[in-house]
Order: sequence, then structure tokens, then C-alpha cells
Amino acid sequence: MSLEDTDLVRVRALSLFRALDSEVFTRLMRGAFLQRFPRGSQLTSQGQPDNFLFVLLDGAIELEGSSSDRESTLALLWPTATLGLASIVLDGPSLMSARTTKASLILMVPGDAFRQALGENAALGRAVAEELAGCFSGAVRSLKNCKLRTARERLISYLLAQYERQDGGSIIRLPCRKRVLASLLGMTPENLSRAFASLTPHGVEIDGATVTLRQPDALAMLARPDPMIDSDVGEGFSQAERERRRGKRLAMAAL
Amino acid sequence: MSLEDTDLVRVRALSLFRALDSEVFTRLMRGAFLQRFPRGSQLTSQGQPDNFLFVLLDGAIELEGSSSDRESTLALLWPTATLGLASIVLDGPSLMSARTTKASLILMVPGDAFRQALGENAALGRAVAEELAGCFSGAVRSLKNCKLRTARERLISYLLAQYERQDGGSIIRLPCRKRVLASLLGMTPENLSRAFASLTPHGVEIDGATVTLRQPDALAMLARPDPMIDSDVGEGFSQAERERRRGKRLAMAAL
DNA sequence: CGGCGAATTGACGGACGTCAACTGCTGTGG
DNA sequence: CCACAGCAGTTGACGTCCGTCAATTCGCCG
Repeated sequence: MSLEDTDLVRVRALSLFRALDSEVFTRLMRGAFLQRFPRGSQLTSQGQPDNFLFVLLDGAIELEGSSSDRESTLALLWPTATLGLASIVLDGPSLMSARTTKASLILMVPGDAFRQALGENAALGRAVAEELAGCFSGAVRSLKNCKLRTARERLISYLLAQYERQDGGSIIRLPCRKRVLASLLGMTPENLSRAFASLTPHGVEIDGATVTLRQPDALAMLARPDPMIDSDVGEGFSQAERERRRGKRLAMAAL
Repeated sequence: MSLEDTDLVRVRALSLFRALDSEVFTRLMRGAFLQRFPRGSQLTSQGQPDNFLFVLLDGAIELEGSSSDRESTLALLWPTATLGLASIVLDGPSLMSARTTKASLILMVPGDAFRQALGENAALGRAVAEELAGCFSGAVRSLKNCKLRTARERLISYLLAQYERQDGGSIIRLPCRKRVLASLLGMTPENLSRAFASLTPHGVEIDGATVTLRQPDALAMLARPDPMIDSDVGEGFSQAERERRRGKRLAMAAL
């Protein structure tokens, strides 16, 4: 599939590419192409070489780590996130396995062209550095989330973070199946179910993927949300994606 | 304290600075200075602004995360590691608290000068991107270590990683107090003590900070070490530091 | 309508944290 | 130089959190 203008504009607006000269940008995009993937497509496999930088334009991606037959969801990606930047920069193996959880539209940028441009262009270098610093920051927050909180606290913090982020008052739509959420939060589906049940006395009502928080303040007392952890935990490591959300919040605030 | 030539040579050899023009390097170093810190000095505090890039030339640093009166050691840094790169690049708050665990010699590079040079110099941009990609990779490995293994498996993997890394045959010297190691591995000191005890039937002998592995192969069966996790887990997120170790291993292999 | 997977619920067990007591080391000051 | 305070480490008893296994229900899609 060729690059349509509307898609190109969206890519151009990403923090990774925004500061680039038109000439460098077009050179990068010359080798790039758009691809549609059905739900469940494996994009990368942990430990395998990674030859493309992915930009998720539409759909959803699950990042998963595995070791000796155990698996865990490490993050979920939404538009407009990037994937694989660290592997491309280091020319090393993929850190995580990635697979689409919805039919997705993905821009694929060849890694070698990207690496070459990186060595030649200071603006790209800076943008990549900022993006990777954001990835690192996200991973450190996930690590703290995992080491400093119990499973129940992680669930509460997750719900409160979604509550802050989504606009619909005290009503939240879970963005993924519960078993995926459980893995993301580092627990079993059974335990997630019980944790949800234990929150009903605190004003949490669950109906399928719809969760209503009747007493968010009471929940905050149970988990002590922490801005140095909760901004965007487990919601992908991509700075571009964070920016998109920040922009959305600002746009809403302006109304 | 002023920059001595011998120290300057060590800094110049770091992957972060190696590819730089002499002119850019000297400009960066013009505002930099060396400082000695006694054991226990607080270098950064989680959430506080971070105005220096630290380069640990001598000593040791513990990185710690905290949230609502709980604390956890996230990594240990040895020479020649860098600290604070992500915060400097993003001009944001410190992600973790850092404090020296030994008397330390540290090069402090002003953050604003560094940020400015980053925007102007492609070689620096690339070096920073690589360093941060390494940091991200390290953090992701720590996250997998935490989510995919039990406490006992983390200990075994840690011992095996140290065993691979240190030269002294099957004898390991723990690089930190056991309570710090426990926190790094995500367990309590009591539990670490019990985990050690449970390994004696498998050829692990403990004498203070000295650990002897009589049957490393048997240990590997108990934990299934994984190269996509274990390279340098919890041993700092700095690429420069990893390189130093790789160099050491290569130098040893050459003997 | 039938089957499959997601989600829930219960019973059970294991891993790990907490509390307390005890030991040994270390550094410090009389 | 030694006494002693204080902390690191170990060990035991106990409780809690959470994983495992199994049974059941529900919704979805063939």
C-alpha cells in the first residue's frame, strides 16, 4: 500500500519526525510503506532481529515478554505509538514480542535507512533521544508499579489513571479483554476478578468492559496514586503516544 | 576540583563521548567538574529536577524508587556508568533517587549545556540515542525479570549472571550488602536469607559476601537463565557501563 | 443449536511478607 | 583496649496475598 497524504500528515506531526528537514523526512519515507494487518498478527518476536520501525496509525498492539513458557503483557500500544525504536538504534534483537489485538494500519520504516539518517542529522538524533528517554521513563514507572505496589493497588491505580484520562465522567471503558488487563497488571485473570469484586464496597461497579467509579476519592485512599508512577503506566513506552494524549487533554480543557 | 588528564581520558573513552569532535567535547567539559562524595550522599531525589548528568568514575551508586513509604532498589551503578541522562534530555524530574553506597568520584556535566549540544551535533545525538536505548533495554529486562520469575529464580539467575561475569571460577563476591541485594531482587532480607539457605542442597555455599557455586549447571536447571533477561539485569541502565564489562570480558578471553 | 472461549466463583496450597528473638560484626567513645 | 550500642543477618512462627485447579455460567460465532 502506498503512503496517502492524510497518513503522511499524521506521521509528519509525530514528535519523532516533526523537527526534521523536509528533505530528510522524505528520504526516510521513500523506503517506508503502509501495511494493514489483521487482528492477531505477530509483528516482532522477542530475541529476533527487528528490521523495521513501526508506527501504529490505527488499531492496537500488545507487547509481551516471555521466558521459559511463562508470558506477561508488558504494555499496550494505541495510535499514534512507535515500536521497535530501541532495537533499530542498537541494531539488536527485539526486546518484546508484539502482536496486533485489532486490525491495524501500520507504517513500516526500514531500519537501516533510519540508522543512517540518525548519524547524519542532529534534529533526528535529538528527537530519537527524547523518544527513547520517554520509553525509558515509562519502563521505569512500570518497574516501580510492579515492585512497590500490590496487585490490588495496581488495579486501583490503573482505574484511577483511566478515570483521569477518559472524559466520560466516572464511567470507564476498559480498552482490552480482562485477561489481557490481568497480565498487564501482573496477576491472573482469577485474581483480577476477585480484586474487582473486592472493590464493589468502595463504589466500583463492573458491567462487562464498562466500569463505573462512584467514589474515586475513596479509591485513592486505598492505593495512594503517585504521579511519578501513574502517568501512562503500561500504556506503551512511546513518547509520541503520550503527546497525543496530552494534546487531547489540552484540547478538552480548552472547551 | 578540576579535571585531571587521567580522568578526562576515561571520560573521553565512554561511548557517550567517544564519537564527538574534540571541539564539542571540550565545550561540554568546560562547564563540567569533578566532585568527591562521601558514602551515603544523596545525588538525586525522585521527582526533583535534575540539573546535571553524572558520570560515576569511582565508587558505587544505588538507584531507588519509592512510593507512599515503600522503597525498592531498582539498580546498582558501578564505574563507568552515567546517571540522569533521560531527565536531562527531557528536561524533566529525576526518575529515581540516587545515593552513593561508597565514597565516590563523580563527573558532573551541566544539563543545559548538554541539551544544547544535543540539538547541534549529530554524533552526540546518535550516542545519546544509543545510550538511552541501552537504558530502555535494561529497564525492560528488569521488568521481565520481575514479572516472569519467582523470587528464588531471580536470585539464582542473579548468581549465575555474576558467575558468568566474574573471573574467579565458581567463587562470587556479592557487590553489596544482602539487604540491598534483597531489595534489588524484589524480596525481603528474611526471604533472601531463606532463599540462600534453600540453595545449599544445590551446591551453593555462603560465607558472608562470598558465595561459591559448586554446581552451576544444577542451578541453571532450577531457573532457566534467559539471555533476553539476564544480561546485566539490575546492574544499572547505562550502556557505557555494559561496554566496560564487555571489554573486560574480551580482555580476559584474550589472555 | 451447539461449542468454544471469557469470566466468575469456590476450595486449596504455596510463596512470600511480617513480627519477634537471637547472634555476630563493626565502629565508636570512654 | 575494651565495652557497648546499633545494625546486618539468620531463624522460627504465623498470616496474607495470590496462584492453581476445577466447576459453572455467559456470550459469541459458527
